[in-house]
Amino acid sequence: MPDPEVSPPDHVLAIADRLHSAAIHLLRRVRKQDVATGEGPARLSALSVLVFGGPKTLGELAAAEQVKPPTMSRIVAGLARSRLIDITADPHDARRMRIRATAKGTRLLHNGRELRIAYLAAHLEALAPEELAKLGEAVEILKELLESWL
Amino acid sequence: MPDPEVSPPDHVLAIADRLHSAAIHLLRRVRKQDVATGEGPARLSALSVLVFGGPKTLGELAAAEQVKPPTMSRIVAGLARSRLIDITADPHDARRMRIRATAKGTRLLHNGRELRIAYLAAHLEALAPEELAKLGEAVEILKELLESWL
DNA sequence: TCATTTAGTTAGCATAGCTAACTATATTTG
DNA sequence: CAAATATAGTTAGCTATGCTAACTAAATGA
Repeated sequence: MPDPEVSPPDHVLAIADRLHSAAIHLLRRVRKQDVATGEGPARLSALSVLVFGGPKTLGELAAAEQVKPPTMSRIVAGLARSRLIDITADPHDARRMRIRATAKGTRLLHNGRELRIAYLAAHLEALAPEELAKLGEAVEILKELLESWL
Repeated sequence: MPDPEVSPPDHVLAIADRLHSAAIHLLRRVRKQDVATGEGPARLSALSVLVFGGPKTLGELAAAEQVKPPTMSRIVAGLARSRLIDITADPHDARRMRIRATAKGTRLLHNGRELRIAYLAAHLEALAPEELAKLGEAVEILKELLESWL
C-alpha cells in the first residue's frame, strides 16, 4: 500500500471521496438488474472470472475474488448445482479441481451482463458526447490504476 | 428508465462495461478497510445516511438504502445495540420512530470513511496530475448523472 | 364506531462472508 | 523409503444481509 505514513493532500482526498460515493451509487443501481438471472452476486462474479479468464482451480478462484476458500467452496457448489460450471479432477494433482463454465453458464452470464450493461449504457446516453468521452478516458485511467495496485 | 426499447450503440456499451467493472473492483478493494470499524457494510451505509442526511424514520431509511423494511429493522437494531444511533418516538405518530446518529456513531462513521478515502487517495497519488484531474472531472459528470437518473 | 391503511416487527428462508478443525493428497527430508 | 510437513478443499458453525408472509399497533376516515 502506498504512503502508509503520509496523508494525501485535500484535493486528492476530495476526488477519492466523490469517486467512492459515485461507485457505490452506480453499483447499487445496476445490481438491481441481476435478479433476472436468478443467481446471487458472488456466484455471478465468480462465474464471470471463469467465463472471461478460463478454467481455474478453487484456490485460484478464491484469490481472484478475494475471498477465503470455504466461501468459494460454497459458491462453486451452488454454481455446480445450477449446472453453470463443471468440475473435473486435475490429472496431475488429485487435490485440485478444475472448474470451467458450462455453455449454460456462459450464456447466463452474458445475458445477465447485457442487462446490467445495457441498463447503464442507456443512462450514459443522457450525457453529451464530450462528457461521455471524458468519462471513457477516465475509466481507462482508473482501470490501469486498479490493475497496478493489487 | 431511458430507452427501454432501443439498444445503445457499441461504443457506449463498451464504456458502460469498463465503468461497471472498474466500480466493482474499486469497491472490493476499499471495502476491506471497513473491518477496522467492526461494523458491516449495510450498517455503515445506513449510518452514513443518518450522519449526512439527518434523522430519519425507519421507512425513510429503508427507502434511502433501497431495502425492505424488515431488513432495515434488523440493521437499525444492530446499530442501536452498538449505541451508534438512538431511537425516540415520534410525538405526532406513535407508529413512527425517529432515528438519529449518536456522537459515537458520527465519530465511528467519520473515522471509517477516512480510512477508506485515505486508502483510495493514497493509491490515486500514483497517477500523473493530468490523469488525476481527468478522473476528477469524470467523477463530477458521473455524480450529476447519478443524481438525475434515480 | 368500525374498517382500512400505514409503520414496524417477527418468523423463517437463502446467500455470503469468516475461522477452526478436519481429510486427503503431495512434497520434503531424515 | 518412511515419516513429517505442506497444500487443496471440505465441514461445521457463527454473523450479517437480503427477501416474503404474516402479524401487531396506531392512525385515518367513511
